[in-house]
Amino acid sequence: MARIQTDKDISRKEVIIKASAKLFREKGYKAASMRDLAVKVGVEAASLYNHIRSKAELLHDICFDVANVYFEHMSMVETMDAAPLVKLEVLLRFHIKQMIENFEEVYVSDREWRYLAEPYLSNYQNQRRSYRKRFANVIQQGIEQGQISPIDASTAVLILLHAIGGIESWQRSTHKISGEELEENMLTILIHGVKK
Amino acid sequence: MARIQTDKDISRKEVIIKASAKLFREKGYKAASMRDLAVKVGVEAASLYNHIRSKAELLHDICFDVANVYFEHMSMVETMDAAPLVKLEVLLRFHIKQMIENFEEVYVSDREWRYLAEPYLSNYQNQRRSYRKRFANVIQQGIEQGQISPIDASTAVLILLHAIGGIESWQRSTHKISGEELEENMLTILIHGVKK
DNA sequence: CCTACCGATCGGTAGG
DNA sequence: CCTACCGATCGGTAGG
Repeated sequence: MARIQTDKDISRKEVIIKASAKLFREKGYKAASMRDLAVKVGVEAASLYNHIRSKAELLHDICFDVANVYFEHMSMVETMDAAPLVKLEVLLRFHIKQMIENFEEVYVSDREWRYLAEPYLSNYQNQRRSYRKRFANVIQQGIEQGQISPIDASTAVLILLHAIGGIESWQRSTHKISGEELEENMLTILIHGVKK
Repeated sequence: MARIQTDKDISRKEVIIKASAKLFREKGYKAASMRDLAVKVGVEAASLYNHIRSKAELLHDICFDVANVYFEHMSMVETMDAAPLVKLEVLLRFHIKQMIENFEEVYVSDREWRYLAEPYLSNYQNQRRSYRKRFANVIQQGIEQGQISPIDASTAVLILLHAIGGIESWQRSTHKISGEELEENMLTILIHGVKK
């Protein structure tokens, strides 16, 4: 039966996507079943399909929504009139903040994207590569301007982005230090590791 | 039918474990099927069960073998007659080397351990916590001796261990720089990030 | 080590 | 939004 997409559908869909992000984070995409999700949302499994097309669509929406947020932020940073080292700090603070405030979605987009179906998988991988290239360019400019140590920029990107993934362990722990403290500690360690 | 465990069984089992590590890394534990594994090993799925007890056992063996290697190394480092900063460097070089030389197993133990069944899951989590505590102690000693910046030691551990996970992206890429270069680059970035 | 097969669970659909 | 259900696939076993 054809359905008109109403406002209520949209908000209901958003609730389902949000719940799926939490579920995929907790159990992993493959191990999470639509019946698990239905319990979380409070309906029967079959009812979910009045709002979404498939399980794959949920993962797709999570991953590309997150990717878009990072891409837009990167474009903003690139047009900033600031030194590369400042830009790097802005990028790192943004990553840390996203990982703290938007944990479920960021975590899923980071660890479960490999279960995307083609052609989205290739698309996502390309976006990922492109983002890292632009991130490395900022570092490379910092090296050329003598603000950053002469390291391999690509390696630095790998280290920095993965290091931020460490927030996952903090999120799951008893939060012995606050988010602000965490951010400052991480920045101190990471920035002073690349600053000359 | 009862079977005597012969040398041939053991080596056959090791082949299966090795193949499963590669498979679990490529597809993820849940998405990898025993039929996938059988194809890799070159037998029918049912035949695998003459050598192993279950899929869960494979993951268990991979995770705990890796954990034991790290634990033994940590014990060795703790008895070293060296400055904390030197110990930290030894620990980091070991992690980097393991990630390069023993990639499939280390990656699986790092990313797929959550699919362990109880009571092994709790056991593994405890070992993990214990290892990180001992790692943090080395950093804390370095702080107290004035060799390492006054950062939160637990946060530093999270960053360092996760940063090394970045080697995964290097492993899957076209290896633009060598393993030695990667190791030196990572160490430069990480150590200089915690060195006062 | 293989053939044959089982019960459980999966994502998803039909129809109301 | 629910009941009822489907075909596919899963981990694993029996028996030879």
